Order: sequence, then C-alpha cells, then structure tokens
Amino acid sequence: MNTNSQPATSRDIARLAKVSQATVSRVLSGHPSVQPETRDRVLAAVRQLNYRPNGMARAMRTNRTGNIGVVVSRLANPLYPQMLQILGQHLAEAGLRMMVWSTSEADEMNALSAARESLVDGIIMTTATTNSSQLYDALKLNVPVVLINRVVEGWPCDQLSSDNYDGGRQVADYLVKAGRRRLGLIGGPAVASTIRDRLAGFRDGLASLGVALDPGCCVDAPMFSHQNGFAAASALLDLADAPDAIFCVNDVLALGACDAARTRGLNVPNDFWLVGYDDIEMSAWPAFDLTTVRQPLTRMTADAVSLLQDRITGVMREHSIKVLPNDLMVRGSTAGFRPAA
Amino acid sequence: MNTNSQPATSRDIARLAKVSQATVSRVLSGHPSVQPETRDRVLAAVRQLNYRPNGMARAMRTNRTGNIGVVVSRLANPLYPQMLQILGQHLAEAGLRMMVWSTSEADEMNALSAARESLVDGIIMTTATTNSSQLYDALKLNVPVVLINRVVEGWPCDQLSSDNYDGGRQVADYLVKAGRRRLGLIGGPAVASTIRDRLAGFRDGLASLGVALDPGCCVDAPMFSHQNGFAAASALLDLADAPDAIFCVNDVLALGACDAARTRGLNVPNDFWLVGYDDIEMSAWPAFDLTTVRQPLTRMTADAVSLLQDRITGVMREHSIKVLPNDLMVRGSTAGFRPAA
DNA sequence: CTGAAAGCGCTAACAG
DNA sequence: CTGTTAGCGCTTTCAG
Repeated sequence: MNTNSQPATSRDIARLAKVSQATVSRVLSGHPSVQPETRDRVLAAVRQLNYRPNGMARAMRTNRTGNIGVVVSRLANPLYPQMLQILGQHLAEAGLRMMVWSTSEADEMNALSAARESLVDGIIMTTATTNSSQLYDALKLNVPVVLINRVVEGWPCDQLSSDNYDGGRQVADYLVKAGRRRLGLIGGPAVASTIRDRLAGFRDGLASLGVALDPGCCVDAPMFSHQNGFAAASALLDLADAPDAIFCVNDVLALGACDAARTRGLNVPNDFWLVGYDDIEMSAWPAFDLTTVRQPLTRMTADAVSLLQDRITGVMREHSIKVLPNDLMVRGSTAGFRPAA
Repeated sequence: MNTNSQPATSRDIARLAKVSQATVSRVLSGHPSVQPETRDRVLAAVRQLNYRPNGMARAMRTNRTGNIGVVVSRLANPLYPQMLQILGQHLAEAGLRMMVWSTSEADEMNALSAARESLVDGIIMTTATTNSSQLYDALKLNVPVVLINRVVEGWPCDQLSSDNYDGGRQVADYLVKAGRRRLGLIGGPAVASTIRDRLAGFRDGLASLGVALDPGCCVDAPMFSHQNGFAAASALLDLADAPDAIFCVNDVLALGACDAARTRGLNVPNDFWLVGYDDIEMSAWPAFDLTTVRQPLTRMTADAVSLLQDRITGVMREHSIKVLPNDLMVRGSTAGFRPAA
C-alpha cells in the first residue's frame, strides 16, 4: 500500500486484475452476472490496493449522495440532541449519512443551498416556521423535505408531528381534575407550531372545563432557555396571588422555573405544581422530577426517515401529514397525582 | 422557473447567455478576466434559470467537497452538543459543512469510510481511543484527521486537548487547601485519555500534598451517565466513613452524584463537597451549582478547524500537539471556597 | 478576454 | 459473462 500516492481508482483495479474497468464496477455493485473466478480476481486486487470507490464520482452518476441534511434549533435545548441521536441511528440503518445545521437562522438556508447543489439528497427540518420563505421556494423546486416536530400548515411537503394541541388539553384537563384553579402559563415564541398548538390546546381545555386563565398569570419567554424560564417563573411567583400550578410550554423553561422556586425556597409540589412539555432526559432526574408530556420521538424520527426515503426514490403520493399521540408523564412536580380512571 | 424539469446546468446558462460553458464557470468562480458586459449577461441568465452549480461535479473536479466529518460520543452527554454547536459555527464561518456521526462505536468507522470515499475532506474526532485501530490505518492513508478532546499519544495527526492532568491537579490542590481530607473519587472508562489524565493529575496532586486516597473511596462508572453517577455516589455515601468531598471525572456523573445526595436528604456542600469536570451548561444551574473545571471549548474547536484546514489545503508541517489550560469554576457545591492567593 | 477540448471516477447501456 | 463506449456537470489547460 503506497502511502504517498493518490488513492487507487477502479482503473487501477482493472489493470491489476486484468479485466475491464466496467467489470470492476459490476463486482463492486454486486451485479449478478460475473464469473466467480473473475470476481475473486477483482476482489483480490481491491484488497491489495486497499481500494474504495470514489463517492463523489458515484454520486454524480447516480444523482444520489446518501447524505441527508438535518436542521435543528439551538443544540442547547436537549430535545434536539435527543432527536439527533435517534435520527442518526435511523439514518445510519438506512445507509444514510447525517449532515447537521444548527448554529443560527441562516442554517436553514445553508441546508437548502446544499440540497440545491445536490450535496444532500433530502432534508429533515425540525424547526420550520411560517417565516421560512426560502424553504417554501425550495419546495417548489421539488427538493425532498420532511418537516418534523414543528410543521407549517398548508405547505406541500411531508409533515410529522405529535399532537401538541391534545397535549395542551391533557395538561389542562389533568390540572383541573386535580383541583388546581389558579393557573399560570409560561409560553414561548409563537413562530413555532408546536408552541402555538400547545397553548391553544391548554387554553381551549381550560375554557371547556369552565376554568378561567388570568392574563396576569401568563408570561411569554422570548426564547427557550433555562434563564428565561427562571425569569418568567420568578415574575409569576412574585405575584400577590401566585398560581397554584404553572404550565411551561417546554421542559427547558420548566427546569428554569423549577430552579426559580428552589432559589426562592419554595417547594414543588407543595407550594405550587409544575408541568413541562417534551420529557427531555433531565426532567426525570430527582433534581426536577418534572411532570411533562412525552412526544413519541422514536416513531416520529423513524417515520420521517422512511417518508424522506420514499420521496428520494421517487415514490409519488400525496404529502403525508401525520400527527402522533403523546403521553403525559406524571411525576413528583405534581405530587404524582393520578386522576381516577 | 420550471418546477417539473431537471435543475439547470452550466450549459443551459451558457446557451441562454450566448457564451461558452467555460465562461459560465469563470464567472461563477470569480475568475478576473471576464468582460463586465459578458459577466452581467451570464449572471442574468443564472438568475433567470435560478441556477446553482452542482456540488458533486465540482467536488469531483476539485477533489474537495467542503464537508467535514465530526465524530462525537453519546449526544446524551451535554458536552458534545455544546462542542457541536461551537464547531458547527466555526465550520460554517470557514464555508464548511458538518457531517455528524454519533450513534455507536461503528460511527468512527463510518466517518473514516466517508473520508476514504472522498465524501468528506477531513475528520474531527472527539472520541478517539487507543482501540481505534481503524483510525490508525486511516492516518497512514493520509486522511486529514484532527483529534480534539480525547487524544492518543504518539499518533501521527494533529491533536488538541485541554490540560486534563493539570485540571485534576488543580482539583486536588483546591480540595486539600480547603481542608478536605477524606476524599472520594468517581472515575470513568479509562479508554478516554481525558479521564486517564484527570485521574492521574488528581492522584498525583494528592500524593504530592501528602494526602492519602482510600481505595475504598474510589468507584469507577462503567459509562458516563446520570444514572451511573447516582449509583456510584450512593455507594460512597453509604460508607460508614463517607468522604467529605467527592471528585467526579465529569459533570454528568457529578450531576448524578448531586441527585444521589438530594435523594438521601444530604446537603451539598454541608454534608460533603462535590466537584465535577467539563462545566456543561447545567452545572451552573441553581439545582446543581457545581464547582467544576472548564475546558476552553471555543479555542479548542477554533484551533481544530484551522489545523484541519491547513491539512486539507496541503500545508505541510509537523503534527501539532496542543494542550490548552483550564479554569476551575468555583461554585456552591464547594461552598464557594476560594483559597487565599 | 473567450472558446474548444480534455478529463475527474464512476455507472449503465450496448454489443459481442 | 465481459469489454467498449458514452456521458454525469464541472474546472482547467491550451489556443486563438
């Protein structure tokens, strides 16, 4: 094996095995009609020169790179690493590679650029918003895109989410059944469909149960972060008539809220109940023991990959809009209360 | 813009702008010698057909994809998302794309495969171990690889780490200066150079200060997880003569240890002190308020990217082995104690 | 300054 | 079963 030369090409193999270059290609792509003896000679040469086919050349011919672009939001929200981990697994099983964009809003554009330059076969987007106009343009160019987690109504692409509206309702229902009446709400950026749906479900749920939600007990966090959850909860807890339960539209905010209570010497659930959304790994830790809504991440990601594969291989069908059910995870932050069935 | 046809190629542009295909290429690659008027005609055509050059074709010609492979360990350890985030930023600034492998041990191999297939220009590896024999083979094929975080002594590639040995020493020094004498240690898999160095530094530090480390107070976690930290700390806290300070070789373990204390109704720092390593974001949260050692992630990642770029562009020089200094972040888990300067 | 022409390394007809 | 041939879309000489 030469360490200084260029990598071997299929021509080098052909020469060494005394066959045509086409035959080398056949052997490597598992074409059936190759004489065993020839195949062996080729494989021997492949080993001898430590040959690997050039992926770019193959991609150019086949119009398929095997790369999938994944756009996630700030990786500081543990939900996204969790999604990436599972997604990476599913993609690897499907023989695909994962390209990740995650640093800023510009990333969405970068991902689409890559798609348009044929550097990725398709895109899985976890953070689409109605503002993503570039994305919309790309869709019209038939770039295969699957929206997962956040979705955008009416857009011509496959979409995969959990039932955030129902999740919000479940929380409302749960808190009211438990006798909580003075409810607090910590919301987030409304550009995310997930957030809008959770909020709507929560509000509608309360309304249909005849429980009022005091606007004075509703705070919107400008971004998802521990710090913002901390600040928002602090504001609520400082109210003269503080809530007896707070629903945070995601776990990161809820963990911040939990720490706000801790800092004030308040006890959850004795002083107030706390509910989050996402069931990120830390929510189950004793430090937080947070009641929250779990999204079916494994199924969502698996479906996303297979939908995308269909699109890429040109399977034509209607755009699929799937909404999967969620589970309320009852934990200590709501005293483990379970309503009678 | 046709929505049903194939994407436009540079020939299409050439035809429309009535120039040769070569000229299109010149304009797009910013070649100086093109008449302004011609250039404008080409750019107009580019806009009109909404053209983007095909990245694969370009990559095949130039032998450069602009993709960098990054191998990280379990994304469940927040250190890695944190590294990815910064790395992604630096790579994007350098006009490079980030390909992530992270699901299993097989990922290291997959990354190297991708490199050998010319699908990535180089690799940043955060989780190398002496066991990575595939990696070693790849190095001999001149695949550009930078080791960051974990390093492997004597391997022919650029390596970039923080001074884990010194970090361990600093912790030992700090605890002893504060009067702690019965020390506990929660270690981890010794395949990681980071862990070996931290442990060695800690042990050597204690030894040079004349403080004994009871082997009965040393537990090794088989893997980094909250759960394992919890279990290990539980074992130490159940000892008849429990430690008055515990050093965990990384923060994830330390957070687990913190929760073990919480679950037992013990108070940190009143009942014992706790020190971690990495300064992941959560360590600063009130729930943990963990004293820990911070690695200079920004600088490490920035240097890694620029070293890799040098290798890729063929700048020849000795393999660079850099070790950057760490900072001890003093927080509540050690009662905010600061030794007199 | 611009066009013609030669490939990069591979796959996929098409002959034989 | 195997070799020959024709490109994929681009960059890069080399002429003019």
